[in-house]
Amino acid sequence: MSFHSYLSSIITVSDELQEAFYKLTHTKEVKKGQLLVLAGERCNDIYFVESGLLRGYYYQEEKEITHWFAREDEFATCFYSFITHVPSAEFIEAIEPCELVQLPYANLQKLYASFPETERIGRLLTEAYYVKLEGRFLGLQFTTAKERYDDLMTHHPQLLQRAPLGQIASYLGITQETLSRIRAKQ
Amino acid sequence: MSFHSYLSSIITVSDELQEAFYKLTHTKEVKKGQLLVLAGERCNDIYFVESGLLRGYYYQEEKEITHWFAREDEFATCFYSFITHVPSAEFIEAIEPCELVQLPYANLQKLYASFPETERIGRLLTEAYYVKLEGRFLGLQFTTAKERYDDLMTHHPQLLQRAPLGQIASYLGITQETLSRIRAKQ
DNA sequence: CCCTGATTTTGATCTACATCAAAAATCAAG
DNA sequence: CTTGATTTTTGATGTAGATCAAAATCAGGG
Repeated sequence: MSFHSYLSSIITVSDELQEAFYKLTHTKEVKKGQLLVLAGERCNDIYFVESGLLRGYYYQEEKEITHWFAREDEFATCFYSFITHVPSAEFIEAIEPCELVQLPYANLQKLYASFPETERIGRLLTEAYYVKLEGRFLGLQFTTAKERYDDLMTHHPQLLQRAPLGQIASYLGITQETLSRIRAKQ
Repeated sequence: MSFHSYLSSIITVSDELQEAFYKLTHTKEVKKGQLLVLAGERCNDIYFVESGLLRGYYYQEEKEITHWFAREDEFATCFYSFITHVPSAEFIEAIEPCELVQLPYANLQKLYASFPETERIGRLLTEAYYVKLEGRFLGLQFTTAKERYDDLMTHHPQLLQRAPLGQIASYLGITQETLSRIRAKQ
């Protein structure tokens, strides 16, 4: 979906707002495997995924841990770096070729100032990051690996066809072997 | 520490800014055991803890899970509710009698608009919530209960004297029995 | 097609922590 | 103090998922 259609489904996009978006964002295409953000760099942009699949990951004792996935119609950024202007701890990688809309921090602030309805974007972003993180934090404590896997599959059924098992396993907080076994029994 | 001294240690507080804070915040005293925010209510305020100890908790299948503690010189709020204006999923309770400074959401926005340096408050808040949550999320996956306990004790050594074991255990994501055993062996 | 490296599966074993249950210690109020 | 309630400790047992290792499958370039 285009960013514009997505926005229209969320808020009323007046002609002036559409104009402002046109000026304040720009599109970006990335190839499979390309890195959008490197750990150690500041992440000053939000990306809206028009098509494709991104993931955020970091290293934990040599091992790559996938922190999130962002598919079409979702926002992606290094949340903490974006909010605090501190260098990112994570990498953003395109798992698939992507069409993205890039919205710099400063431009988002301009939008907030002129079009209060755009604050919903900030909320969706917070929701995408904080709330999901909280949900996963709880999940880690209170649900089994199988439950977490089933939940992921109901919310994102095609993920298994789009991302390698190891990335999904680390996202779920388990080893690849365990995820493989979970899948084996129906 | 007073909110004012704390702020002075973080940002330069001009006379006008001090004046603005005076108008836009107010102090609040709560007794031990008192609830500041109820689950189901919106949380529209940030609290700065001048003295005392607060905790946020929610229910997970009948069980009370402590989500965070906020001691003196820390900010506290129901982060998600505060940011998104959605009803809170958690309760805030005073574990000790507290002196608080209450800053409503709308007033924080006014401060941001007039005194850009106050945006640091928002960052500290995000840090207090998002980053800590992220750290705990990682901890849950990659460290043992003992390591998490030791880490908490180095950062908050008196907590054990100030909050009951069960609350600390649920904060660490373990049972009270396990925490008791961890403490037993030196 | 075949080969090579990456990804996924299968197997055997080990361990941190949960659960259930009861005893012990601490607290708070008459 | 005494007593009942709450909090903490101790004990016995069970299990989800980790780890290590090897086999099997898959994918894409020559």
